[in-house]
Amino acid sequence: MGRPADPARRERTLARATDYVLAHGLAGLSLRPLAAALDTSPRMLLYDFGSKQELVAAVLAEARRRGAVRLAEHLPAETGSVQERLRGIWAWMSADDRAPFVRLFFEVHAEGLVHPEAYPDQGEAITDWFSTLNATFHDIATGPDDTVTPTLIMAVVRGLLFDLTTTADRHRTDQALDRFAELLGQ
Amino acid sequence: MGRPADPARRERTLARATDYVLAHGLAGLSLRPLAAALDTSPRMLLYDFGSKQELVAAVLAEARRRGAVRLAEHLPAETGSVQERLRGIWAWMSADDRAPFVRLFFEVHAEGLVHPEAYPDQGEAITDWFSTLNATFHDIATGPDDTVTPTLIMAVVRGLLFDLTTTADRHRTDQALDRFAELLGQ
DNA sequence: GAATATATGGTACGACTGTTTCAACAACGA
DNA sequence: TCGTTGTTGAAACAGTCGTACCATATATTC
Repeated sequence: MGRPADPARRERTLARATDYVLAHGLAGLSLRPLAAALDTSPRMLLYDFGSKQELVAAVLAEARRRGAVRLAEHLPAETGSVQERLRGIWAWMSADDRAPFVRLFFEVHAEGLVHPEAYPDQGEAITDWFSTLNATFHDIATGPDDTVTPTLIMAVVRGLLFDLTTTADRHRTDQALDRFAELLGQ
Repeated sequence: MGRPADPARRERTLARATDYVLAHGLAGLSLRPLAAALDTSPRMLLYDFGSKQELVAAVLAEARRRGAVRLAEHLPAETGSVQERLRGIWAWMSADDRAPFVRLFFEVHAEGLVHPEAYPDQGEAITDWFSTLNATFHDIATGPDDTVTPTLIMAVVRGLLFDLTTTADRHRTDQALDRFAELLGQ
């Protein structure tokens, strides 16, 4: 008996908190401004999530979930030559509307370098790509368990994303990816 | 007249503060713990540097200076095939004793993504490599002003550094660089 | 109505932050 | 010794932080 619980509230808050973090970043995140932007209170944030740490963990999980959904919507459509597939992945990952995800991704990585113990499953963000990329580029992989090809491809993509987010030089980074695509397609 | 100034004190403090930041990172930097570790006081840090922001700027400049010195000591010795030169650069940048620099580098990049206005000259950290790398890899560059080849090479290095600092998988990242070196050397 | 469980608002605590203020001390030239 | 300039300590200021505490409001069953 008693008043029924409202789990939807936590979900709504989580969704809006994820929007907020994607827009404002992780580093300076603070409960009071966050609560104000979400039309709630620090009191309720802690009531729903227990602590700031757990809230951040929930937000990062939600952000990963959203990214995975977008990836699933995109990657299966990839066909054509190695160059076309590679350009497709780059176009998708470097698209302007993915910039908040990319920024959060780099932010979490940097934070994990300083506090490795707080982000124990960060290696998965790297290795999760192996199977997907191996399927997409099976024709140039050395075998079904090839990890080197996906490692190199993602290194190029991440390295160029690093460059692009710093210099905003779209033309030069696009050209560099084309050069790599040529090399990879023999 | 009066007591003579002691500019050496600021230099000593700057050197030790740079050590501290390289060891502990930029994100959680705070004057009181820093001062305690440096056997000085927040009062003196502000006396010497004016504000925390200026202190951080001085520390980052000093860290860049140290990195440039090490680079100058290393790169001129690069000869041999494209593969050998590329492996040399990778070996140098991914060496364990450079990890603090790499970490700080990623940290500053992430911070710059959230507060672009506070790090106005960050693009130079990317473009500064062009002339040096063009000299080192002149035989595969498309011309004296080729920016695409250095962009791709540094993207691979940074992307693999990203991977290596996250997964600590030295073998796989080394192999990926070798694969790239093969592709680049025809 | 009472009882009960969830949901909130308000407030304050203790610990931190960068910075300022005030006072004192130290080393020099005159 | 005195004035002057550089150096330094102690303390306080004004703010923010995550969080805990206490009361109250709300929605439900009995």
